[in-house]
Amino acid sequence: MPRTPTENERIRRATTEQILKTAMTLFCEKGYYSTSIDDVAKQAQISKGLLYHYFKGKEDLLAALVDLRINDVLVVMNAAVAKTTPAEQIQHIVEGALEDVSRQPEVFRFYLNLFTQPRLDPVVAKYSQKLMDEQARQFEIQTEMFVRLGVAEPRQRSLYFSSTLQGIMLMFSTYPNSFPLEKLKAEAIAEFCNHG
Amino acid sequence: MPRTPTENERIRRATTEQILKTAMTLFCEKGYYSTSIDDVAKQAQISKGLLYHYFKGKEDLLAALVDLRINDVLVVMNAAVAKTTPAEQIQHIVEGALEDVSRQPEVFRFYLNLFTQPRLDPVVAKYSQKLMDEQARQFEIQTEMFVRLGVAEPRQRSLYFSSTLQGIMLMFSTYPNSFPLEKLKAEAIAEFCNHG
Amino acid sequence: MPRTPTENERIRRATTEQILKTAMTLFCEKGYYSTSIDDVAKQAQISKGLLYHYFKGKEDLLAALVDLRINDVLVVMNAAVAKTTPAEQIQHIVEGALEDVSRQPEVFRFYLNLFTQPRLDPVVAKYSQKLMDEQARQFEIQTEMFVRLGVAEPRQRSLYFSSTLQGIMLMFSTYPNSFPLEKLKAEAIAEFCNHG
Amino acid sequence: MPRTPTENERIRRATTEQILKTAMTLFCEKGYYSTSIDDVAKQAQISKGLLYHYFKGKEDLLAALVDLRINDVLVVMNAAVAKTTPAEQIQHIVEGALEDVSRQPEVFRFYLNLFTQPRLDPVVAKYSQKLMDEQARQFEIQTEMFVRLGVAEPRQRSLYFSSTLQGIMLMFSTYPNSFPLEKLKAEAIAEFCNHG
DNA sequence: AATGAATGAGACTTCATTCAT
DNA sequence: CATGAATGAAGTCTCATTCAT
Repeated sequence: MPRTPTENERIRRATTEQILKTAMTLFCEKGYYSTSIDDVAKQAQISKGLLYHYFKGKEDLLAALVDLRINDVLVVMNAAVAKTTPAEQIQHIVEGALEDVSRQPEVFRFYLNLFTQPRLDPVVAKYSQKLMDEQARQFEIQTEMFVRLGVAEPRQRSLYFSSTLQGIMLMFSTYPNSFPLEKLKAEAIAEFCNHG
Repeated sequence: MPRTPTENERIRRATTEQILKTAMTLFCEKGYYSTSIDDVAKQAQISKGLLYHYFKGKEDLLAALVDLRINDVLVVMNAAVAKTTPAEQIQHIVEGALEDVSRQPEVFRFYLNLFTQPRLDPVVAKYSQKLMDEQARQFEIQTEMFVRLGVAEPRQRSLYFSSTLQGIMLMFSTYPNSFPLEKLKAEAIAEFCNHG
Repeated sequence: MPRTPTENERIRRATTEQILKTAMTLFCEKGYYSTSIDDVAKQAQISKGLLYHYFKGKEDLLAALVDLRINDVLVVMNAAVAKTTPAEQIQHIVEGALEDVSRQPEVFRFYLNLFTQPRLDPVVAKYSQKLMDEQARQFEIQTEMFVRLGVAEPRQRSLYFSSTLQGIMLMFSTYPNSFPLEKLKAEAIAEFCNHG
Repeated sequence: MPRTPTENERIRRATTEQILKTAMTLFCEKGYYSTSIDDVAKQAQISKGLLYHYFKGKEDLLAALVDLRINDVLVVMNAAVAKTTPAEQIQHIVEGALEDVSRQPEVFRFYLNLFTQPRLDPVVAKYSQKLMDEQARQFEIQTEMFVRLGVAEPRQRSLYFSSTLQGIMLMFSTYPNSFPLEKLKAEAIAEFCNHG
């Protein structure tokens, strides 16, 4: 007797999630190239065939993870936009981003690694590009906040802000054990969220 | 009559350099994993066998490049240390680092990519670690500069400085065409090189 | 619907056996080093990938064959031990061993070749050692038979017996066409199976 | 100023011998296939080019060693033939052969290994065959000794004798440390050198 | 006589992907 | 939905041999 459609749907969702979670873990641990499809299937406790039933291939796995990442970042940005004053908005960006990286430094590290992938890598480059494009899009929104904040050169200030924030995230994800994240967060907020 | 040792030495040097240069170019373009030994040999216009005559393997190629990189960074730091006032020292770090990245953004990007490699990648991790260790060593020297500068919390300030600098380099190497490097350099110098 | 476990087991067994049989044949014909994995796969009519699915590598193939060999020899020895009188036991060793070599002289020759492999061969030595260890173990059992037979110096006699038997096998496998195996078998039995 | 022809001749001889000695050592230690030309040249402290100046290739090295071996065995046989009674002749074969193997068990082991090489090994087989042919030739001479000794079936007896002798050598070279060579030598002489 | 840089064929192995069931 | 046997392209590396000097 066949399973009900609802039951099937539930199984599908659970399996997909299980695969993605495993892939994320392994990619973070060993990197995209050093993780084999076999590794993912074994760790996810499913057969290789089933993995290919859910994803077109290894690359498709990466694509799905990148989409998830883009969505995560988007959520932070949307919440920031919803704030009323530009100072609060920028503060929320800082806090959201740093909270994210502090929860899972290896995950951030993995996406940063993807982000810095050489431009011609035949497989990975397009996802790297996708991340960059999304970041560029969000940068425009962020610059608008600095405009509203009334700084002299908002675009340049926005860039400087992004650089500092990215730099903090980079360094924290590199030395997660000894990095005083809270203190630097305070320092960044103090520097960028006030004006006049 | 065999070639003279001097002549052999000359040949060895030239070939080694040719190989390393080619490897660097290809790794920057396509990434370590997507570049094959065959690619390197072909592009360097030598046989695969000769490449293995000079380097133990693909990994050894990477090791040699990492050593070169570490040396490059060291040169900047040593020049900075030679300056007399701490303000000049820090300024030299900013200028040296940014000059370096602006000359060859893809090279910096490649090393940053290596730097952010997952910790368990069976091949690449150890070179990633080597870069991190060297950076940590230099960080101590830099912190001493902030001590001499007389800032309140020198270690934290040094970290914040590194974060900003790394962030600028990261963003510039990501968007080399539109990034106003000179302006952000000025902004960073203004922020970190004065006190009182 | 996936294949049943039983069906898979059947397929695995058949393929494994096919591979081992082919490897044995080729190793006997051309030797371990002159037989390539490609040769084995082609002759076994499977892909190289499948071969690696079943065996970890070329060396693993050799290991499996050595284990089979050790088992074969063990069977003869166990049957010998089961006999009641020591004379019958020794006779059974002679007959078992010679029957084995006469059926497949090249196989015996191959194992003898392995057996005489230089001690430091980086790959083959360990299997050579394994064969030697097993032979030493069986030698002890055989010596016990000569003790029961009541000869003066049983250990020495057992060694002399082994030497003669091994020598006959060596020579037969070298000149299988002209060697009067039956007659020498009779001569050996006459010499070693009586006493008093 | 060029070297004198005599001087050159001396150098040539010394170098050739050095190469052969090194090759023999390495082949015995690691086997023919696991020894590279590079190994031989390095150990012999000459350049690869020079090695190829003296020998056509790796195979030629093996050929030279096999010729040396054949000559060694021939010397023993000729000395045996020079004895007056057949019993003395056979005794000399036993003593000569066992003295040889006891002096350099690994060398004997190496030739035995060559001797048992599969018939179709594309490189090694022809030298294996050469050794076998020479052994067959000498077997005829030895059989004549048993004829003169007056045994019933001289050819069969000669074969049985060879088997025993080869077997002792095989076992001794396998367990050189614990094998009571002298005692088995005595046992063999007692068995084969008397008749009447 | 002597060197060692250079070559290239071919070996072993991995792994993303497909397919029969 | 699910399995794992099977494929083959591509990668890393070794090594006998040649060649310019």
